[in-house]
Amino acid sequence: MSLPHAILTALLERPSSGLELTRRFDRSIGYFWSATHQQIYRELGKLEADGQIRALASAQPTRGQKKSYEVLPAGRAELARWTAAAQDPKPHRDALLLRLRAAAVVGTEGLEADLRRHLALHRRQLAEYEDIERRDFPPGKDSPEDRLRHLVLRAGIDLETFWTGWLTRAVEEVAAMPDRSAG
Amino acid sequence: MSLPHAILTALLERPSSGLELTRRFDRSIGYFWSATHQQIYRELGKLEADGQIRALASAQPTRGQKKSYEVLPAGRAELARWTAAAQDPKPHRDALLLRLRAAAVVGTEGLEADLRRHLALHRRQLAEYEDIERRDFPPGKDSPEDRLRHLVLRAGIDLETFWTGWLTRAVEEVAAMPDRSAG
DNA sequence: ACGACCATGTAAACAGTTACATGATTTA
DNA sequence: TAAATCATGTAACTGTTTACATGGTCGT
Repeated sequence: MSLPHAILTALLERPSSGLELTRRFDRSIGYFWSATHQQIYRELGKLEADGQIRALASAQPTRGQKKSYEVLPAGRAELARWTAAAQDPKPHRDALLLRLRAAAVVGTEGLEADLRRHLALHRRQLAEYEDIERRDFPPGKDSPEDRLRHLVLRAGIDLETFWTGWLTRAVEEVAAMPDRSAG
Repeated sequence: MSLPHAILTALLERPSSGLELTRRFDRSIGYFWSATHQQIYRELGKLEADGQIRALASAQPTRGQKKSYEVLPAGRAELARWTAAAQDPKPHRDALLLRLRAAAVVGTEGLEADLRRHLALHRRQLAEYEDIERRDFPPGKDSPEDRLRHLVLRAGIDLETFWTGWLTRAVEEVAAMPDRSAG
């Protein structure tokens, strides 16, 4: 139940059309809450019907026309409520860890190549986060809003740092193993 | 599409009934691939219909009777295929990071208490992982299977270590902030 | 006028969650 | 013999993904 709140947050940061939101969910906010354009359009419809957002005056309602939304007071209130509410962490699902555990019983054949590929992806993501940090959070800027957003970015950087380190060790271990296909 | 593979892995580690699998998905394998008993029973039915697993001879098919399953060669082959196949990482969804980003626009009121609660949960999980490490991976044991499973556990330990550290900083920052409810 | 792309949308399939139902076994 | 718990299951719902459809705009 967090997609509407991700959208409300994005719209409060800047009123946007569906496609603009889609673009922002491919970077920025999408780094920790991804969504496709189909999810976004569906949810925008619900939020508008619910009185939490509205289309900006300039927007045409016809198909193929850009339509921008802004958050109404009811939407802001709902987001504040949700942000403050206690929530249990969702259980994890990590296919790569599962595959390593599977490899312990069926063998590691073919695994190393994909571990290397994941390592490269995480390195790239880490580099991108570090670019964003240099660009958006130079030393000195520290309004409360910036401190919070920087904290979120630090989580991303530290997580990618962990994954690159862990995958490096994993590749070494798997490479050093006898290459059987049964356990 | 990983639940069947999680189940195949668990069944290869040890043939089990639905309830036993459910228990193991509450610890062990469930730490990185959670599943409820409804998912498990549904999937066991599919895997059996598909010829990847079968009920052990001793098992009665009546309701309320324990029924254990073992993996057939077709199931092992499918698991090996899946383990070796290239897979893109799934996009992340982390509600807590989203809430911090939301707090940057609607204020941090009420957030600190839940951050502290999450910190406590992660500390507990970290302690549990460390217990498992002491119990199951004493220095010296290092068959290939153990090394892989230990690697998976290390990922869990390092991730929880990251979260406890990050949440500690987050609590400090949020506590130090002026407690407004708009941004 | 045609192709490429922009922008919004529909539909169906798939995965995961929540609520409830049912029979069997154990324990007070 | 009643209540609690074990064990398996059904059904309905919510959320996510994938494939496709439709109209508008821009460049050639």
